[in-house]
Amino acid sequence: MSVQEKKLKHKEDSRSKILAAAKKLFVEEGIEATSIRKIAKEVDISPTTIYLYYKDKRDIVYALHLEGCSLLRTRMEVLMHVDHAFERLKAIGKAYLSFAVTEPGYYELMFMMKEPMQFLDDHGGEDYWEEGDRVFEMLIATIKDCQQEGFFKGMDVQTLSLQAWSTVHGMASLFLSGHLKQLNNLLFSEALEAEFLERTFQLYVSMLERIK
Amino acid sequence: MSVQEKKLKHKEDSRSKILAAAKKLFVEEGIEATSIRKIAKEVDISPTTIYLYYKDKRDIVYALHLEGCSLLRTRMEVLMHVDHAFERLKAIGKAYLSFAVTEPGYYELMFMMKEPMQFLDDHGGEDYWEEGDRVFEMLIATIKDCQQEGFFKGMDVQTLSLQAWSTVHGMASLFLSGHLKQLNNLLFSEALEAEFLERTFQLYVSMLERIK
DNA sequence: CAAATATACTTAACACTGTTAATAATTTTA
DNA sequence: TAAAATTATTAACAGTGTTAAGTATATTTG
Repeated sequence: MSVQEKKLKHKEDSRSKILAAAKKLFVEEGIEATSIRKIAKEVDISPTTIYLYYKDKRDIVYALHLEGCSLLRTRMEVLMHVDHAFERLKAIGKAYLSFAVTEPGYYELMFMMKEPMQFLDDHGGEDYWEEGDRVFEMLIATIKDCQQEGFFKGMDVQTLSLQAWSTVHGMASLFLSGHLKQLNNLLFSEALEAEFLERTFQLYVSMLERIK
Repeated sequence: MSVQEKKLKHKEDSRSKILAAAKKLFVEEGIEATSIRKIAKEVDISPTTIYLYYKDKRDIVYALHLEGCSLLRTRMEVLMHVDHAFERLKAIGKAYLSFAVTEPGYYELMFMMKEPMQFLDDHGGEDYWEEGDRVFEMLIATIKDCQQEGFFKGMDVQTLSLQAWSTVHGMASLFLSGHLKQLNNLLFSEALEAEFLERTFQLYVSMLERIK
């Protein structure tokens, strides 16, 4: 291994150490409570050292968001082998919601915060959200396949994909933001609250089935 | 007017002055960029004076969120006079999305931030989200009426209401958070981006119509 | 091998943030 | 008018993201 390669490796090492510490704090203490100084303390370096590896805090958030995207993507890619397209669509929806519940930190970072998208907007400008796009692409492909199976006849694929994403994202984000818990009209107990996503999703699926 | 009433009035005056300044800054400079000190400067008082009228920053956010709720509610209440239930349901959906677009500051405060719900959680505990509930109640009532008209037969009203809310909230929040703009797969121009909400909403409506 | 250079890191500092305690000014009550 | 209560302020604390300047450490060059 050449010296330059070693340096690069060291740099990547430091970057991932910082990222790992950031993720740990994000999960343990929440996204707001995580500061550059706390991350630095976790890695046992000076706060300013972080700026040698990440441009600013948003850069860290963005990097973490990318990690989340690729995690979600790998979970989805497994499902692409499901034969029946509509079954695959259901599986994707379930996996998406399950991701939101099991990885709330990642989900907030990826889909509920403005920062990563703003970072993309400022940094570069003509860049687009590649990681997000790749996941969305799988949804589009699956819905196209569903049309081959006779579902969603004559409907616009992009619009339908967007609508499906909106629905599950709406469920996930209202759940994670704590809005559902506060609704007296729903007043579900702890147990019911966990079931809500399932019930609402099932209703949506049954609606989709009817428009074969 | 008794002296005590005067005092109360003065207190309410100060509260609303602070709130007005907070709202102005929220709209003009964004939610993150608004600090207690800036609000104080806007009202021309000392920063600490604010703490005589609001417990903390979250209290201000919560108060502002309540203002937004009642604005949305009055917009909705007008629509309650629409005769046909399904037409009313469509009108509610449109009004909701229009609210998100025309009042993004309020929308973020009300439905995308965790703070107001957390404030409700901590403060009191057995309190519930009354203002949100009142708006949601209108949706529930309308969907019930739709069932009278023959729509959504045998479907659970609460689940369906939640699903409808999730859908429009998903659309609105993905739009406002800037996620849609970054999707290469959608690559809509400025003009198309404005149309997206409309198109996706129409598709959802047409889906609902099919399950009469 | 020694000097020069580049790399990695740290300390000190700036301009902010939300918030509290102590203090001053004002107004109301007795 | 004196006492009490209300209203507002200043000073300060502990924290934030971030930058500039300085210091070791390693690497390259003469």
